[in-house]
Amino acid sequence: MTELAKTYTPQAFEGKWYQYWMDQKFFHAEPNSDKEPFTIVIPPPNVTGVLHMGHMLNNTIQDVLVRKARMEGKNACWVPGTDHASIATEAKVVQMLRERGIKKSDLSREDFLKYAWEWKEKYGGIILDQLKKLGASCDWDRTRFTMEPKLSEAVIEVFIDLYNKGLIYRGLRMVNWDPLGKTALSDEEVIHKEVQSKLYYIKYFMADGSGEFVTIATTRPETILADVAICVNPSDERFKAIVGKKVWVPFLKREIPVIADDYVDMDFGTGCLKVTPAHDVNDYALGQKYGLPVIDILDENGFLNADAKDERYIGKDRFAVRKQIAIDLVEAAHILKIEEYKNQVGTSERTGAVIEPRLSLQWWVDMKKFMERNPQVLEAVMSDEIQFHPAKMKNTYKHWIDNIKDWCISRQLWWGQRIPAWYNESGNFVGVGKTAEEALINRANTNDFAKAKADETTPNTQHPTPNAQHPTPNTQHPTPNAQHPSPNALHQDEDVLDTWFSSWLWPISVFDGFENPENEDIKHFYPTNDLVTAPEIMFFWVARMIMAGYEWRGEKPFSNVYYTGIVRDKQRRKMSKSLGNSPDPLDLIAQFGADGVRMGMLICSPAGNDILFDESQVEQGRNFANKIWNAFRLVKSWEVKPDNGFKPEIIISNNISANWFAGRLLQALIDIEDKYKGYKLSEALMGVYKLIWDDFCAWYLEMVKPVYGEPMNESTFNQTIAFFEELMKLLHPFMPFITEEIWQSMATRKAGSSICIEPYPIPRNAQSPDLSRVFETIQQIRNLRNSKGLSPKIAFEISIKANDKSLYEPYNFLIQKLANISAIHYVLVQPDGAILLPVGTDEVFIGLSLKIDLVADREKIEQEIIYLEGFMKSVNAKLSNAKFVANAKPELVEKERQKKADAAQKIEILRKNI
RNA sequence: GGAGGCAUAGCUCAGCUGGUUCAGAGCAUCUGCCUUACAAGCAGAGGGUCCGCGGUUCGAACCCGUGUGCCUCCACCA
Repeated sequence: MTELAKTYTPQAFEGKWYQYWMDQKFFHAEPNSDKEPFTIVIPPPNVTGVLHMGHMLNNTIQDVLVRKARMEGKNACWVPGTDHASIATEAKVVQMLRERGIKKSDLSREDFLKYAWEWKEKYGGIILDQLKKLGASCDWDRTRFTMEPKLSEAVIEVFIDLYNKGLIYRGLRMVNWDPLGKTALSDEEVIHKEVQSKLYYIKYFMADGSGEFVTIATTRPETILADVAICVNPSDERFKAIVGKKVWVPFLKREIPVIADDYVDMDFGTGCLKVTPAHDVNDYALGQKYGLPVIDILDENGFLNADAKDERYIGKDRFAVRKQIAIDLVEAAHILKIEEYKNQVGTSERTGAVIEPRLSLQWWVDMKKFMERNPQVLEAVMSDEIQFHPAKMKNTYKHWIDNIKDWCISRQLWWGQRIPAWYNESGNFVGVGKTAEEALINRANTNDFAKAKADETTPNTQHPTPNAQHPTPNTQHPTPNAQHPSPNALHQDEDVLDTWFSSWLWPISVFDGFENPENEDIKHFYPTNDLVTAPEIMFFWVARMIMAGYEWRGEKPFSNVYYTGIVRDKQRRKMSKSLGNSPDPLDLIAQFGADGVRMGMLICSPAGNDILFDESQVEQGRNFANKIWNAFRLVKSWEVKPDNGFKPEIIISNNISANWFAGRLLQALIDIEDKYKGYKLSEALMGVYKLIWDDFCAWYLEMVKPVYGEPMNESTFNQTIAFFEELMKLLHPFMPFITEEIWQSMATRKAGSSICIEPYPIPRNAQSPDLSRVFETIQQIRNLRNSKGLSPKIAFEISIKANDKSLYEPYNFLIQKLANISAIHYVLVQPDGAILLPVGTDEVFIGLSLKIDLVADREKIEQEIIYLEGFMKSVNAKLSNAKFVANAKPELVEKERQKKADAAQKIEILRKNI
């Protein structure tokens, strides 16, 4: 037998076994199987991403679920892949180009995309290799990319389909504009942050030259150059006189009207609002309502354009102008005062830039209509057809669905799926189609509804507001050209689609469910089983996948959604690159082993709770691996001989120990399965941890361990190996590497075998002896040794006075072995001068004359008596309460009576002891 | 501004439909041990007004109300 290292060295095994698993194709699944499918699609990480702690947690959980399912004999399929992440990736490419001295604006679309693909080929997919280090059992043959040709085709088809169904429209609307990314964003991509800013009180002088003025409070003085009106509340007495009159915009001397509308809050600021339709969502609504002009003074970069009219500011950044104009206003005596003010500003999720509300023509999905077609999207979640873990997430989901808004899906970027809309030479919309030809044909064939929708709107036509939340639905398409142009004269929309417009198809598109809706893969693997993701993308992704599932498959995309928490550091700060508080996952793996890291991440991360990561947890994981390793070393070291060479007592004793452990194993299996069912993975892992460390190592192995130098009998050895094997299988989903290594070396295995595909342990009947009194006796004796400074090496005799001897006598060998007792006597009265240890309502006597701190002992016992007497009192109170006896369940009353009797007996024992 | 959630040991969390599992676990702490598998270990111990205050009930960590403190999500008050 080869010597095993004293400590477990993960580096020696992890690479080897991962390679083996790959070679043997254990992770690959085909639909031609009688096995029940079990599918997970990975939340595709950004193609340019690098593994961070969040990924580690998320993918460890997925791997646990998949590995367990695989061992349960299911056709387990975990589909990996990456997301093209249009904004994030484009931003990175732009930055890379800038470093090389190339400006994006100097490149053609084609050239830029060439660079982007180059970048993707070079850095894309690093993260997938990193996942392998973690042990992720993905079906790598199925790796997909959201921008690969087939998936892009699906996206385009879906766009066309939605357009034909009348669910997509193009509209001039206020959008969230990211001046850094130079693109529109959906509401979900905007993060509101509280910032400290200033509230400027600015004087607007009456245009009649009277010298009178009104004061307006604003946080954005630069937008006064885009003002088109002043608005007050109609019932505000202070301003009644000026409604209908005109004021001058500071500096510009442009005359603008004073209007009145209920929207204005009389109590806020000065009760007087400046109206800037081009740069504020509410102002835009007001502008629409009162037919005000729109003056847009900002360009796509957030710089002031010529429409600002004031030379001092044109061509300058909005924030620079804000500072400058404030100074200029003060100088011109236009400022009454400036106050510190806290308010919320929207920022871009990707670039961090402050969002600018901007009027622009974008493509939208009509979500209200979409939801009307697919009511199951909400119903399925509320009825637990799709289960959320934790369930409290259902509230958040419902709230979003109930207040759903149209989805802005066009992005002014190049990296992504180009919108399949076509325009004629004068820029007028012609139609939608994969090609110009198709767009023309499609236009002719477009169903009546879509055609009507496309035709009904001409610029500047207003429609009644169907919903107060959508002040400006103003759906419009430029009037299509009456005569059909030739395809050559058409040009395609310059914009691409929102990344999430491809991600929402992921569970379907990875199985080519759009290209070929009846193919074997999708029929077998869809709907998928579990989705593991972060709560912050519930709206971006989870909700929309559910929508897509019902719209195109008529079926839910998954049955369970497990929301992970955010990984934070000990101070509860979110782990992030910028804070530098996130350890490099690969370093951690190198240091503690993948198994240790997996265990460290999972041991304290209940679903939906943030996990406070600390390296000590990973250390705990490593220690656990080491513990298992050493248990294995022990078992391996035994010299095994046939049973007939042993005394029968030894065989009998060992059988008792084995039976006891079998019972513990049974109970643990049931408990652990229960935890899995509730997706309480941390608790399931804890169950395995305690079963292995406490029950198996600390108790069972010590029970059967031969004295040093003695051999082990064969049947017990085999039984122990069988237990060990069960434990390894139980642990395998959590710690795949060490379990494989040990499983492979604990017995001779067939070529091509693996614990990965071994059957997951199922509960088996076991008759387990009740050793609770025996264990308590052992613990009491150990405790005594500890407190009295008695070496464990000194053996002594004990006497037991028990109500029921059968709870002790058959197990004498255990007490002797584990507490180092030389002999056990059963007595009816207390031996003279013996020390008493209470064990339940029984008494254990130690016949040693020891130097004992009598006072301290006595105090302790007296305290215990006081406690028990108090306890008796409360039990008595219960029992003498007629209402309790009448109302409580009879077995409960009986229990109370038993408790009373036990307590009385214990008190008696303790009294005697004093 | 709206909605939701949380508060139990030093830390992270269990605690199902109210009753004994005299409120549990892991980690951390403390005390003894280098006992031939493991010091990344062994044996043991201590540690809690279940956030405050009311109420319902025979009985409350659990149900209701209220206060306080934290967190998350949503949101266009200049």
